[in-house]
Amino acid sequence: MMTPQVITPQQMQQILQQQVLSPQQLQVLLQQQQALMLQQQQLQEFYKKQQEQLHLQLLQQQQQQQHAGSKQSKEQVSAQQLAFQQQLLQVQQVQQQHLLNLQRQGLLTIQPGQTGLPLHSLTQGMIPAELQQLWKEVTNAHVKEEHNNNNNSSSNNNGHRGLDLSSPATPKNPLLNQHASTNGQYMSHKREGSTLEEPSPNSHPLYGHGVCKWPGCEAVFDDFHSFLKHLNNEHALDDRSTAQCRVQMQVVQQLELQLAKDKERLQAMMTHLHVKSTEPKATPQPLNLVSSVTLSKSAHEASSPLSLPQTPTTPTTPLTPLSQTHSVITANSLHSVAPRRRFFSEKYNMPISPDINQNKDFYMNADVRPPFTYASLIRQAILESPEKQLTLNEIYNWFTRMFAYFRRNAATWKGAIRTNLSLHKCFVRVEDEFGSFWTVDDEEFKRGRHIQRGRPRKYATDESFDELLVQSPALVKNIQTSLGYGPTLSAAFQASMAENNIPLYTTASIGSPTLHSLAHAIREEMNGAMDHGNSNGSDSSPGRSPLPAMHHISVKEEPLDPDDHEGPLSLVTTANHSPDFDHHRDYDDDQGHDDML
DNA sequence: AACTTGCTAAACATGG
DNA sequence: ACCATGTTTAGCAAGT
Repeated sequence: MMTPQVITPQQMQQILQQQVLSPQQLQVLLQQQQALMLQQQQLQEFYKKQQEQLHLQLLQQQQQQQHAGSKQSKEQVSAQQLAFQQQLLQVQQVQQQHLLNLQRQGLLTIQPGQTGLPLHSLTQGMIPAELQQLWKEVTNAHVKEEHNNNNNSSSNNNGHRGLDLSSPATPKNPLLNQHASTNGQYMSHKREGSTLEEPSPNSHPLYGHGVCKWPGCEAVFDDFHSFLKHLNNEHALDDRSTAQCRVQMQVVQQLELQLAKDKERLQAMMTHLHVKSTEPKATPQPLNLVSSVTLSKSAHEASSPLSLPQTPTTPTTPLTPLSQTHSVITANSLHSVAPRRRFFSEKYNMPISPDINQNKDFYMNADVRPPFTYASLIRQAILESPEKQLTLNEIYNWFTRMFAYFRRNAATWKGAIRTNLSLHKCFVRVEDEFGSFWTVDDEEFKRGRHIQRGRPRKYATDESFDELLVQSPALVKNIQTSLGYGPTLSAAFQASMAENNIPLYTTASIGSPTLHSLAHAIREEMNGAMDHGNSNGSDSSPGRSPLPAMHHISVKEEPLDPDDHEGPLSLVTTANHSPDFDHHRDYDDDQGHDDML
């Protein structure tokens, strides 16, 4: 009732699952974030009180029992008390983590003057009709701008462009900028609406201590205006910002879920211990913010070390408004929903690295499913490794190390990893004398294709010969490097092989006659395989070593389908496959080609 | 509605 | 026989 625009978990989920947020949704999100801020403060205070109260009650209980002379139960109570305190601690940690995260992401700045604000005044001021209109305009500008980008430079470096905040990818669109100045400047627009949420004309939630607090930015500015300029230029409404926003949403939501879980547990414990809960259940009492002193103090402390390189660790105690969602969210909803949901980063696979890194700490500690596909994560794991290669077990370990979520249900996600490794073209297994490891073909990863089995799909494209090669994934999917190459070399070779599937053009292969001849051998082998017809059902046995003398490149199977591209593969095609052509033709182009044939 | 994609489970093979 | 590793298939859900 007092937070009419708080969206339900389902709605949230829906939004989260969408690939791109609409500006309206973003707006709602922003509003919600603001509301969160306040409610967090309130709830934090409440928790503090509650904690003290619980302590008192527990002490009383203990004393009573002591009076009764029951020594056993005294021990019991102590243990219970301990567990209870731990639980409280846990809840607090979740809260702290939440606030920390928000602050690190630059999405939460608790201004001392804000703490006492009534919620509605803030939220009301956020949604004037004109703002809606502005959003629309911004959206239009955004669409145009996006269009332009797609037309020219999207193919260049796009793999790392995505969220590379350090790169000055300035959208030079006057129209956009013009409107963007309203985009980031919601506060100046609603000046007459409410003065409260705008303590000073030169403040912005994303601006603190001369630093831009946009996630991962931390650019320093002398004055507020240059910051605003920066904000509008660098963090305008574009794909990147949207993606970051989505991640942040996810983070917030999962934290909320986590907190809900812990609160539930706490409630159960309290019930069990016969402690009367003072927690507001259905109707959360707007707590008076007597304690805003503490809070603003901690907030102040927290915001100052923002210039620290990575993760400010100042603990503060946020809370999320669970009151509205409480009834819907159950303890298991987090895990029952998550596995089925679609990971939204899959569309642009590559920008996950910055996202992962930004939220590393979070995912390491919070039992939250990372919003990335298995393929993305596996790739990340492999690419993070010094040699760009990992054994299966090392991949497992990376998952468990990096994500608290993957410390459970091992059978499930391990199986998923194996399936993904097998299924994705981009993952290439390499064998050496010590065993086998996996590498990533990043180009193929960007293509995002699966190995085709059974009825091949339509994409025997003209895109290149490599497509044909990889139509029979095994041709490059399994390579034995039992020759003298070190793992690095073999990985480099592997990568180059996989990169175009034709090693002629990769830097690794150029100037490497050995690899060159190796590639040649592969092609010969391929033709041989073609001559034998397709795999005739029975998969080829691994023992069959097709390149005996040469380099132990084993082709495990040839799901090459005659339907797809009959006729022997001409290596002339290979020659036509120029590196320029291949140069990061990404999605749009790719799909275009795919649809062609 | 058809197709694609990602996740999951399961069956199966292989090698240690 | 058991386990780890891989491969393959099928079914489901969700997105295009």
